[in-house]
Amino acid sequence: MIDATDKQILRLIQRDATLSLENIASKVDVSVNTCWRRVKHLEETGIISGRVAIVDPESVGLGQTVIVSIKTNNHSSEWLERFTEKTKNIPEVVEFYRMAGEVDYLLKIVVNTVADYDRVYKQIIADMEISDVSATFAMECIKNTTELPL
Amino acid sequence: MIDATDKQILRLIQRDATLSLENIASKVDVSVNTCWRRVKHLEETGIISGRVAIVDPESVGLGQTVIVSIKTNNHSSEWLERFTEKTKNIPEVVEFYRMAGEVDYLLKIVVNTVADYDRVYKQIIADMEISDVSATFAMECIKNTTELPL
DNA sequence: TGTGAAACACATATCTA
DNA sequence: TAGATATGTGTTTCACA
Repeated sequence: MIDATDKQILRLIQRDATLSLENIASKVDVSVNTCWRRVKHLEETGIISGRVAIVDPESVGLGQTVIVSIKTNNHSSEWLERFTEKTKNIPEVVEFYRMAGEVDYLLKIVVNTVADYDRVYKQIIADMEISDVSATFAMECIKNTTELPL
Repeated sequence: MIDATDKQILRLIQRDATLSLENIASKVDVSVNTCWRRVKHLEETGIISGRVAIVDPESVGLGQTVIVSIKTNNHSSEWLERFTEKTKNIPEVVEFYRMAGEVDYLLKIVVNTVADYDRVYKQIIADMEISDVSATFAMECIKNTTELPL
């Protein structure tokens, strides 16, 4: 369903989406036309889910990354639905996972200052039964990439 | 240094980088030329750090996200240098932070299976003094975006 | 800052193996 | 069915006013 050539194409454009079709085509050794068809197919099937510009967080005053672990004692589907809907719509929450093990949910939040985090924290816990929230602050971002290991 | 119009432009292209300059220009109400110059400036100054295609992890067999907490008892600069260099070059490690508090480092790893994670784990701990590694597996990804709250 | 023209890249039709 | 060739169209880039 996705062959070696497709993988090569993905590897290239997930690193740099400004590459022209001509350029990609020559690198993966197919015709421009074929390359275009393959890229189009990858887009239509959702394997390529979008093309975006990456903004440097520091430059726009969002240099503070906070990792938040959440435990709940309410495991009803009503609670879950309400919690996930509310939380994923907070723009500062950029990643949000339901976890196995001790912690029920894990969030990654980007803000400018600890005070800004506090505002987001209050938004998250408002009207929700949450048994434990623990935040840890990133001191340094060593790596943060959208490039998948293909 | 970065005004409201720049922010609007960033907001648009960090969501969808396929928008044409004409389209963006009309939305933020400046001329195509001005818009082009602003985008160029944002790129040159590194505020836009790149343009990438986002690949759907599930589609390429990388549906398992693992969050790894690492504690060390060796806080020498030699150790730190060696550890960060080695770890950030592992392609499965897509995020890597130095943290404040209990945990020293936090990694986000994308793999296909738990067995694949084990291989990455072995790579990370090889030849390194690490006092504690604890992995938690994501059951469900509820949100994962590159869009910053601007 | 705006205009316009050249360069470039994209999308598609048509043809071939 | 997949790839190659050819071409009209749209977009970007940049010089100049």
